[in-house]
Amino acid sequence: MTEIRKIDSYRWELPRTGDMRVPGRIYCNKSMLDAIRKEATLRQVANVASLPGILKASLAMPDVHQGYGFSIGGVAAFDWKEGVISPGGVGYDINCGVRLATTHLEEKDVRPRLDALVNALYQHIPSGLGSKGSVSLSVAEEKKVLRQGSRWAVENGFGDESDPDYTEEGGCLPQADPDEVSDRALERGKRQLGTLGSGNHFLEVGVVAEIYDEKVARAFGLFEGQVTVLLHTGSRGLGYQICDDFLAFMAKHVKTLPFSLPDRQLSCAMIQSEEGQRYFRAMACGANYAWANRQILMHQTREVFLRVMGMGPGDLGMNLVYDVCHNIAKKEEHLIDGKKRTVCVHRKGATRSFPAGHPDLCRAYRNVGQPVLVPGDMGTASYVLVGTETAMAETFGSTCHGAGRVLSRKAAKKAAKGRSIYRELEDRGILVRWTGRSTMAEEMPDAYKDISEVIEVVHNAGISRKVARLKPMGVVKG
DNA sequence: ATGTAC
Repeated sequence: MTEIRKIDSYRWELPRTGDMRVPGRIYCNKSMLDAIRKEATLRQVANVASLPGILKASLAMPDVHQGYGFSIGGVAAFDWKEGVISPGGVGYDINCGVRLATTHLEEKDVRPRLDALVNALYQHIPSGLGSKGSVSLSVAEEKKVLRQGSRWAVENGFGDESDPDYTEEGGCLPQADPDEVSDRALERGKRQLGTLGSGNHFLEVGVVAEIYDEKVARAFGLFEGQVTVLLHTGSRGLGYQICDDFLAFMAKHVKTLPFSLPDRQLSCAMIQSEEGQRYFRAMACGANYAWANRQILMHQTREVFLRVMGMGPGDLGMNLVYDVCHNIAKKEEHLIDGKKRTVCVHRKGATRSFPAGHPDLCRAYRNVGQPVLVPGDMGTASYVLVGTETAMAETFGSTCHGAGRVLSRKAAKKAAKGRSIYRELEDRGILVRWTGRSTMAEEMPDAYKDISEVIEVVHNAGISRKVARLKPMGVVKG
């Protein structure tokens, strides 16, 4: 691989070589770059830069690591008329994302009942591989979920009418067409609404540990010492199946196109083609399912809090701050060389970071900017950031999505041998309940990059700004 | 990430 050019302390350019149509750009510090250099990640950033219709640059966020075709932590925008859309650029977990709710509670209110609270959450929130939820759907009803997203959940009693306002895209991509979703995907989705899943997915009871921006924190409803709920999950087996179906479909289709791919995992279709539109409509179904899933899970979490804390909804005050997706392709308008263009932004392990004034933001945040939710590992911290103009100008309104792994699942298991990760976290005041046999080892804090280092990069580069840090108290894992 | 398979 060619040399990397330093732009400044947090920006690096991978110059255009070979088939690259645009350069690559990596947001990270020097030590992160040294780690990224050793992986296939840079090759993947370069490969994406060779795809037809890509605009400006193939981007990588500081939490970047190797993924299927496209790296995780990557952002790539394609011209809506001349560009491609790729399932690998979205990822298997379509609309994997994060939702944050605040409460009126403070740490001192919850700490004494934390054990009971975490037990009750674990009991009532289905988690783990293949878990089934309490919502059982007919295919006809499931298709309504796929069309309506969050709205279906709210109309069926799961949460408040205003919740979709505090959800990216209002919790629904209107292009969704259930006729593009296979019977097999529909079958898998019937019983998984209101389930957490496994791996890095979690439900976390946390507390606001530090505020960096008082004004924005106030607009988001955050104050120091406040108890919060953070939820990380996606579209479960349904989204996985949609991705799998379309990867196979596109692998065949791409052979008919007049360009060759540097990696077969980048299979794609022209956005304007029937094949491209079919994927977009199916992907939108996966996205809507994930929003309904998080909406239902938040409602179930609220019910558990009410019972365990013995209080009414007004006293608990569990309010949705925001819900962001970090695995998705979106049709958006962006200024490119001073001209407004319609583009298809692929964010795979990257979060939208829209600034104050953006028309897509709900009224409450229009003058502040979009809340950006970035979970760290289960033992350290998560961050609330706010979107910026710099993101809009440089990264198609995008920033990082998490800590990013440093140890593979296998390496993590090896490193955890002979240790009790549960006890180590308990000693730090964090109670964890989990389902999977290897979850604690695979998800231990040492398996991830230091989240604060990732946050420093995006804050200092200006593609999102620090608002608050949350620390975990109780965690339910899959 | 994912009913660790077609």
